[in-house]
Amino acid sequence: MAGETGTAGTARTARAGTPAKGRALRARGQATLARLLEAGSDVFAAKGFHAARVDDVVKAAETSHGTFYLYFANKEELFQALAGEAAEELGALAGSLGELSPDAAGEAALRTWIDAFADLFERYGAVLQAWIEAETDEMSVGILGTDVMGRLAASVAERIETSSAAGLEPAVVALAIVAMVERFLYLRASGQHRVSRSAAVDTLTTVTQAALFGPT
Amino acid sequence: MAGETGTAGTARTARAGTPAKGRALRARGQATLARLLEAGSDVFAAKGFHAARVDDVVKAAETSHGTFYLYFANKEELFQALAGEAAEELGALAGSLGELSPDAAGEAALRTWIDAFADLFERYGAVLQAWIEAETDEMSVGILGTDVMGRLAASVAERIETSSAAGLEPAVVALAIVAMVERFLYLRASGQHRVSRSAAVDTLTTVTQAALFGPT
Amino acid sequence: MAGETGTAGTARTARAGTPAKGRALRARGQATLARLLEAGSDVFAAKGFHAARVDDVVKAAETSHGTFYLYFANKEELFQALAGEAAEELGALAGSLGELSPDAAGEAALRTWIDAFADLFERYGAVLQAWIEAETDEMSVGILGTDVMGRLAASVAERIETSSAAGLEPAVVALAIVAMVERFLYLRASGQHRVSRSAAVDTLTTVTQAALFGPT
Amino acid sequence: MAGETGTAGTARTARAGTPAKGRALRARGQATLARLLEAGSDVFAAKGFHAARVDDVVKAAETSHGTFYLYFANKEELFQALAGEAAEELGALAGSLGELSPDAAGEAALRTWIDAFADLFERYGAVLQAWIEAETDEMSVGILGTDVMGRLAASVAERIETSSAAGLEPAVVALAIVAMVERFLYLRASGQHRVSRSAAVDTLTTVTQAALFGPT
DNA sequence: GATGAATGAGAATTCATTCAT
DNA sequence: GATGAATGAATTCTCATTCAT
Repeated sequence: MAGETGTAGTARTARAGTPAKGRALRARGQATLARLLEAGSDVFAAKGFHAARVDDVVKAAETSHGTFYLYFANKEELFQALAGEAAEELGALAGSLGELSPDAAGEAALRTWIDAFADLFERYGAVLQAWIEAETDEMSVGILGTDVMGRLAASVAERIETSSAAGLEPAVVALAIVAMVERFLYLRASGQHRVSRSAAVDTLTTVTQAALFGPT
Repeated sequence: MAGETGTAGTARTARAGTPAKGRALRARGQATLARLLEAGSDVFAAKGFHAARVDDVVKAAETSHGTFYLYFANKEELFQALAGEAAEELGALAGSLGELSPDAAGEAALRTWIDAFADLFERYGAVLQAWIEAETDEMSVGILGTDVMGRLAASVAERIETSSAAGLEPAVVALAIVAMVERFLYLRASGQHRVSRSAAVDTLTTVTQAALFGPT
Repeated sequence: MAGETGTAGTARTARAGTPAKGRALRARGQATLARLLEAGSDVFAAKGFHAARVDDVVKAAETSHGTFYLYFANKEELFQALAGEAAEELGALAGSLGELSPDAAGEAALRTWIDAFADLFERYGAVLQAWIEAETDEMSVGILGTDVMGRLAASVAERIETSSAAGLEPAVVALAIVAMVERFLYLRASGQHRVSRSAAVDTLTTVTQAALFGPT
Repeated sequence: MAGETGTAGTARTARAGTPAKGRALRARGQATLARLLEAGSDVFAAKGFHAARVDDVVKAAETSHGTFYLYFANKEELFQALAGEAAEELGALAGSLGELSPDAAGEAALRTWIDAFADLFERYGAVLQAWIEAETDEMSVGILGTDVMGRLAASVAERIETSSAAGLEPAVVALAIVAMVERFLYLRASGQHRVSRSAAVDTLTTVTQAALFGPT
């Protein structure tokens, strides 16, 4: 996925990789690590966390098993490296929501945010999907916390505190909104429905705006 | 065990099990089958399809591996049996949505439907999650295959055909709504947020109504 | 080894095995477990702990890898089961030393004890060797404690408290004696010297007796 | 690092290293080789031959895998280099035992020898242990091969030929003595008991003297 | 002389499924 | 109808050794 969607120009920089023992990497190592991250992203996307085989990753990265374990202690660690990248971006996303309001400016701010969300999903959809899958069980997706959605929702909640509808808890409304956006984009990323990106953003924006302030 | 916890009073009847070879079951067999289904539901809920081990199921059902394969040809078949139950209920749910309208009657219909959804989620959320997860990869969950959310969305789409906002595709709007409801209920079911059931239903109803017809 | 040296009639009873999850074993399981313990003993004897392969054990026991892990979580656990047996016997040995004295009765008691020690080495030499090897590193030979020698030495120390030579600490003398006996028997068991069992027992007895009370 | 700890003042001279291909070494090379030998000694001491990883050695020596193989063809060769050092000293020790006799002069000679043994053990105990362990299996430690203890015992045997007690084989008695001394010193070196060096030497001397000639 | 990186054969472990009683 | 036991193919992981700079 990441490799195919130049949408945001983020050539995998490898900064997120945790080279097994914190050694500093030279050019060659950097490249290998980047290839592994790339491959991991692709494979997790295609098969999900559990079904993904280290062997798949290794083949996709055109390297050997031994090399894999030079960079990651195990499959989970590779996953966490990727999830870490995604978590960071998600954090940034949480902070980037502008002022919401019934007027065109408010709607534009909302659309921009949703667009960024869609962007993120295009780059990390792979990982996010797997993350959601992995979330189910014991696997401690670590510090990232179960609560990425929670943080996003909180940031949205702040923005609707004032504007909100009919005596509902802003926090709960925000959660509903975030749930909708996230799930909709997820279903799209996992190929469970085929809506064009622009239609997706349009719909989510309009529906959300309507939910908050009534239809325009 | 879901059946015993009274969450929704549906003692697992075992009617969905496909006893391998179509044997007719006596009381003892019925009970064993029911225990396996229960156990399966619990385990899939806790770990997801891939991470679930036959061994987990067997232990939870307090029976043996040998017995498991007396009732199901393989892990997937157990899953399908469960998904089958859920699918039926889902079908019923899809058909139960009343007339949507901006007035109180419409809102009441919506609320009833969302309430039923919440109900279903309390009983089958586990399986639904696993189902959605499973759809990621090759395992097409057999005949059930076609996307869970899609079917629900379609039924919603029918109801908003007339009412919908600003030149958006009803199908897409419906999908967004369904995504919101499902994900919100999931987050609740999985304990990732603590909103009372009534608050959840209230919020989802109000937000949806607003999304469709503007705030009341 | 154990299997070949019927010297003490201890057909492996399997009581020491820790069937992976503490399940009770039927006849067949008992037999398999016994075979695995037997095989483990042989293989550890022949190759030492580190060089021993689970595959070797499995082949020697004429069973499959899967089966091995049904009974033991890993190689180490098999080893510990065996070491446990040995530790028990070693404990018994510590308690069995009779009254030491310069006369024939004392020497007879000493000889009996050394003979029992040699016996033990013949049955558990395999494990004891591996144990000594394993002792080196991190592997927690667990509760058995590093201090088997210490316990043996203590029991000897008690017996020479009164009889001891020239102002030396009985505890230290005892340790020297135990060190001699153990190491001598170890070298014999590991094939590093070829002294007949009776010559070994004679020599150790005479030397010890002389060390304690002067030559007869 | 043993060389630096001053335990016995023998700064590792690197003369024992077999720089692969027989290259002549300049200062830098000498230093690296010395570090590798030190590290090897430490690691073999801590883990034994089998459990020792080249990686451990390389890390302890603060150098790289590549460098390791510049100096040694493989792990075994490093071990042999170390065993070679020990073997030389062992040879010297074997030759240094004076005349044994029941009188004070004989006891003094014995004490001197045991003291030298303790010395050697302080410097090479690690390697000796690993050597003895290694002899268990196929790896015949190359040319050194033939049993460590055996050689020492032989030299002791020579000295007691005349003096020995009650019709025992001098060779076997000698082996018992050597086994005692070695094992006792090992237990001390490995921290499994805390006897001061002088107490250790005193005890071993007295006990041995008594074993050979009766208590004084 | 040194080193970071790569390799791949070998060993350990898991788990769905089958078998014998 | 039930179950304890066995199986082995598939997977993960390790580590001595080689390579390229």
